[in-house]
Order: sequence, then C-alpha cells, then structure tokens
Amino acid sequence: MPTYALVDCNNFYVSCERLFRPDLRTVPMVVLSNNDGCVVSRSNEAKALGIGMGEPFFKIRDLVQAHGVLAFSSNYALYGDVSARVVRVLRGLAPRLEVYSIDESFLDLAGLGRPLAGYGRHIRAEVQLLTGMPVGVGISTTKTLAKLANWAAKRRSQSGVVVATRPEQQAALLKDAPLGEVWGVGRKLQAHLGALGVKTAWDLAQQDAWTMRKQFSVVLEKTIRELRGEPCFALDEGSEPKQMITCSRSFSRRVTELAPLREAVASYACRAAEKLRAQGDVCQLLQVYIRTGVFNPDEPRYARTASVPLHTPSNDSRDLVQAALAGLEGIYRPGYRYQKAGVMLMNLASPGQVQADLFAPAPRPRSAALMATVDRINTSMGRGTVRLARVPALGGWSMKQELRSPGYTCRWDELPRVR
DNA sequence: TCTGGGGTCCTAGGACCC
DNA sequence: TCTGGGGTCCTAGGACCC
Repeated sequence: MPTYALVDCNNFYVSCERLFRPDLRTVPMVVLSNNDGCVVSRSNEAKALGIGMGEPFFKIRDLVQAHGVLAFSSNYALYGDVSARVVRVLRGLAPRLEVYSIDESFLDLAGLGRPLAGYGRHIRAEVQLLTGMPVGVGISTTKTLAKLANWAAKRRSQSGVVVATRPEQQAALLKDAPLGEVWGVGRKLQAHLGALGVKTAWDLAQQDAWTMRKQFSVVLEKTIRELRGEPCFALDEGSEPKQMITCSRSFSRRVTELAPLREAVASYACRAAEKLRAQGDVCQLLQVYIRTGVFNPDEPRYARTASVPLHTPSNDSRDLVQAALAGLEGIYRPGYRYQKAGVMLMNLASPGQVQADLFAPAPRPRSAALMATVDRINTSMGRGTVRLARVPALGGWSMKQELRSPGYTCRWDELPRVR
C-alpha cells in the first residue's frame, strides 16, 4: 500500500527567527514579506490576536503596538539554510522524499515495516533534536490525504502526528475537514463548490469524479480520487529543471523616471541570469514588465509586458540585460508612478539542445568562462560582489528591510556569540 | 503614505495546415 | 442560397500552491 508522510514546519519563518532567540518563544511575533509589506508568517500568539495571513502590515500597526507584537523582515538566507538542515535530517529517515516547498516535504513510507504513528513521532523528535524546528506529520495513502492529515495534526492532535491509512480513519478525517483545507481547492473553487452544497472534504469526495472533471477541471477530478485513497499524484523527487525563471520586486517607493527603472530591470535580469546558469540552461525568450500600484483606485493604472526573443539563445548576463532594457524602452511611458518591475526567462533549453539561427549574431567569445568566474566569486564572497557597471549595489528603489535579523547560520560576521 | 515573490498546470481560443 | 473537419501549436489568462 502506498504510504506518504507530509512533514511541515510549524510557522516556519517565525520558528527560524526563534531558533537563535529562545527568549522569544512565547512572544507574539510575525515575519513580513519584502519591503516589510505583508504578514507571511505568524506565531501562535499572533494568530490568537486575529492577525491574518497576508495581511498588510500597515493595517495592523495599532494591534502590533497594543500587544507588543514583534515584527521581523524576511531573512531568506537564514530560512533557506535552516530548510536545508531539516531536509538533511528527513533524508536520513526516509530515502525517497520530495522537497515540496521551503517548509514541507513528502516522504515515501511504503513498506516501512514499523508502526506508522510511532515512526511519525520519531520523525518529529529527530527533527526537533537535530535542528530545533517543530514540525507536524500527516500520514496517509495519497499525497492529498497526507496533506489533510497534516492539517489535522496541527489543529486536532496533541502529539503533532495524525495517521489516516485505514478507511474509517480517512472517513473521520474527511468529515472533520472544511472544503477549503483540501490541497488544490482555493478561494474560487471553494465558492463555486460551496454554491453546490459541497462544504467539507467529505462532501467533495462523494461527488462524481467525471462530472466534476467536465464541470471544473481534470485537476479537481484527481483531487477527488486522491481523497478516496486512489493515488493520482506521484512523488516527485526533483531534478527536473525549471521551465521558467523570474525575478521581480516591488519598489520601496514609487518610481517615475526611466533611469532608475533601467537600473532595477538590469539588476533583476542579472539575478535571473544567475539562476539560469545555476541550472545550466540558456534562454530563448525574455519578458520584461512594469506596472503601477493596483490598490489605489485613484491612481492612473498602467501595466505592460514586452517579449524579446533571443535569436542566439544565451545565459550571459550582458545579453539578458541588453534584451531586458530593449524591452523596457518599448513599454515605458512617462507620467506614471511605477510600483513593480520584473524579468521572466522562458523557452529554456540546455545549450546543446538549441538550433542555431543561421542569421543570428555570433555568440560572445569566452562568455561561459567569464560567467562561471563571476558566479564563482559571487558564490564565495557574496551576491553582487562582481556585477555589471549598470547595476548599482543599492538604488533608491531597492527593497526595504528595516527589521531583518542577523544571518545567524550563513554570515561569519553575524554568527551568534556564546558567553 | 504604506499591500510579496516565484512557481506549476490547465483551458480556451486563434492561427495555421492539409 | 449554399461555405468542411480535424489536428497541432502557440499564447494569454486563470487558478492553484507555498
């Protein structure tokens, strides 16, 4: 019988911040998105105060003041490092594993030959002991059911482990879970299905799969089958290269002039190019977009995307910056207050795979060696140590992160001190 | 005044072909 | 007055995920 465990870190970003600040263990706290814009992680104490996921920080300033809620800017270097440590521990406990996100992994526990509940508790204890990270464990026969069991582990169980492998356990789980907790059912689908009287995971599992497929999508059909214990989603052990790479940022303040937009777009193109080279691909189509804010109804709106084909597929930062800036020139209009820009790399391919364009300009000589050197220096000495002249270290548009914690585990000069 | 970033997959519709 | 059918490919947009 297929058996999956979903291991999910509790309040992951907040828990990372607490690893090196045990004094904060019971303090209400939140971690904010880039530019200190929205709440993206909340401690249990912050949840109890009614602070919602994704809530704009400025809207809860009073609440934060009144209850002494501690806020942190997101520190992705730290979170990425902690995440890698957790995965290392999990790999030792289940060799077949899918890293699903920065704070979640699916483990294949089929044929374990040990009692599942006990093994779930063992997983939890090992991760806690070796990394300090609290996790919940949901175990069932499909990935969708394991996700749901994990939800129950957090909400309904003292031990932090829920096993739902037997039919009666699964029925109880489905009847207990609101529709919106089902993996793959978002806000829109919840509203549509709700109108049909489908309110719980159990209700959804009772629907006719074929009818739901015709009325909604093949994805929902698979979700229904998975809820009934029929596996439709396989474990994905990774190594598939990405099909699209993007780098985009909101500005710390509105930008109106072309010059700072050029700086920002050039720096995003460079960052995207680094990611592209890290997976060893070249790119054949680049898109660049700029847009004004979307929340202020009184502000004139503008949003455009430019697509720039690369006739010679490339992963050279200089080529991608050039293409991005050419695209930007075509879509920039003065008179707007721009809030965000982004660069997307598409139609990715491995270098040997692409057909050379007979009339395309010749690729740059020694490009690969130069880029490899730049990447090596930036990897060892810090991102942005070597960069193109048109990419400033910091622009007026650069991200605001006023509340960032130290890089406890990833910067020599910010290591915690022990006295 | 202030509202994140990076992905995937699916579908519908249009262009194009024979 | 009458105006095919089926397949493929591409793109844009939407929904979902964390």
